[in-house]
Amino acid sequence: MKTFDQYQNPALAVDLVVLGYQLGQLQVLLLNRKEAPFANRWTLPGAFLQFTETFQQTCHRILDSKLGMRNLYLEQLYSFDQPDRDPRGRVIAVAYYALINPANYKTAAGTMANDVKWFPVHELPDPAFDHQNIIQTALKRLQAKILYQPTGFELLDQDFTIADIQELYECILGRELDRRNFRRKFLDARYILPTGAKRGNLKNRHPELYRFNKDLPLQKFHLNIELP
Amino acid sequence: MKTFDQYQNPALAVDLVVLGYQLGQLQVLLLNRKEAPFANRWTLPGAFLQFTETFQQTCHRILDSKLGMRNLYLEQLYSFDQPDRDPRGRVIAVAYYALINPANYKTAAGTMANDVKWFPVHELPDPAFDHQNIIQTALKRLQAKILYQPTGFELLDQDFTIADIQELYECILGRELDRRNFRRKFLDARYILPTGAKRGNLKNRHPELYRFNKDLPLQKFHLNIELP
DNA sequence: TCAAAAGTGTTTGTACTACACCCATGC
DNA sequence: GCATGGGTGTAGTACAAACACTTTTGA
Repeated sequence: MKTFDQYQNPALAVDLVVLGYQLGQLQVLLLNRKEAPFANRWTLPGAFLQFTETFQQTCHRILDSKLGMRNLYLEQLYSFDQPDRDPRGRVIAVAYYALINPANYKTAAGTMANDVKWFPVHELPDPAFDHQNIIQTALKRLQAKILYQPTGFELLDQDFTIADIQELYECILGRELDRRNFRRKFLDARYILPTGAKRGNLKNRHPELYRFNKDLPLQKFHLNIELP
Repeated sequence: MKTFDQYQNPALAVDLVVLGYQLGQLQVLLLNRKEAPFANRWTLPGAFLQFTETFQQTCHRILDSKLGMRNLYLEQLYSFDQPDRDPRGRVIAVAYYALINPANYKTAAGTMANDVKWFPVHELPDPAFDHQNIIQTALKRLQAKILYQPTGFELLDQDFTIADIQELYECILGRELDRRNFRRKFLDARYILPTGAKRGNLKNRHPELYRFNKDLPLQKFHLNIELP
């Protein structure tokens, strides 16, 4: 009896949408591809699934070896199956997305500056394969998720001001929010807790620093915001 | 140069969670498995992805050939990757779920009554493989989706009463809802439209029949319900 | 003392909750 | 007329939206 893996199975790739927040913009990490097809085009970091690996293990292999990143927030996004999505043959892509704070991984984008680069999500350089599509899927997922789950703290420093997190939300949702209502919402829900410290060295009033409330009992949190 | 499909790739199966609403209960369609492993156990309908197929095409092949069903609501659910999920070898499962009205497909469960059977989702017969896990994932997805999207009409007859749809929602969400508030919510949102007809042959007042509003302009619909 | 951003409070509208009552139908 | 479920209305409450003023800081 033949084992399954001797049949003609599609190749299985894991592609990663690494999202980071930097300079007031949401950014995606792309690699400059060296080989054909799509040589010199930008692509999502990815790898073929090894026979005994789980998807998450493949993700960590990619992140660790190519980007020197560990312990990221990872979530399965979607599986992409268009038969012609890779000109080399049939390749199924299982996409994951990761949220990171680029400040913690300066080396990654620094040492390999020509090959690895952050791009603002609204100024992408026409990525190879169907990666544009994958990135857009990730953005929609993040938009939806941020409304009902404590997401996005992975994108910020551990201590942050309310203005910081509001900017992040406005950037992801693509619309402006009322400063005072935003503050009330996050504090009332005990979504964030004051650290007692303040951010100094500013020419105006020093804002309080907050931290994500890790002991938040239940997901009572829900932002009732209409997307534009 | 080797083509990708000559490497050792995991097998890729598509598994389907077919959900139907019947007798006031949400039900899953399972097949009785004939071969080892798990002979005589119940499983989700599934098939291996053929080399040139899309996932959806595989879904339709399964539905049409095994169950005689067409034109269903289909949505990708999740991809399952545990290396030991199939004792025969490495098999990745891409799960989809379908919503159907069993009344339209009586033949499917009728002619093959011993092999194909509906099970209420809360009285499942310990399915084979990791299919219990897949089914639970589908239920959670449906619960989440029904709160913010016009879902679930696939599960009902074209014309239905408000009591019908409320029962469905209560069944899926696992909690009771106020009859009068439910009515108002659905009518105000223009989520459903009156047909003008009424359901007769009842020993009490004849309820009005409604139909899903296919021209619903935007997804303003959102049920703000806490799950139990 | 001025600009700039942080912090605080109030008012209004909307939408969900929790109710009680009447209406149509078959027996 | 009576039981059974369908249809309608209303008061209370919670939360989001809109908006104005005061406070702190560095220059």
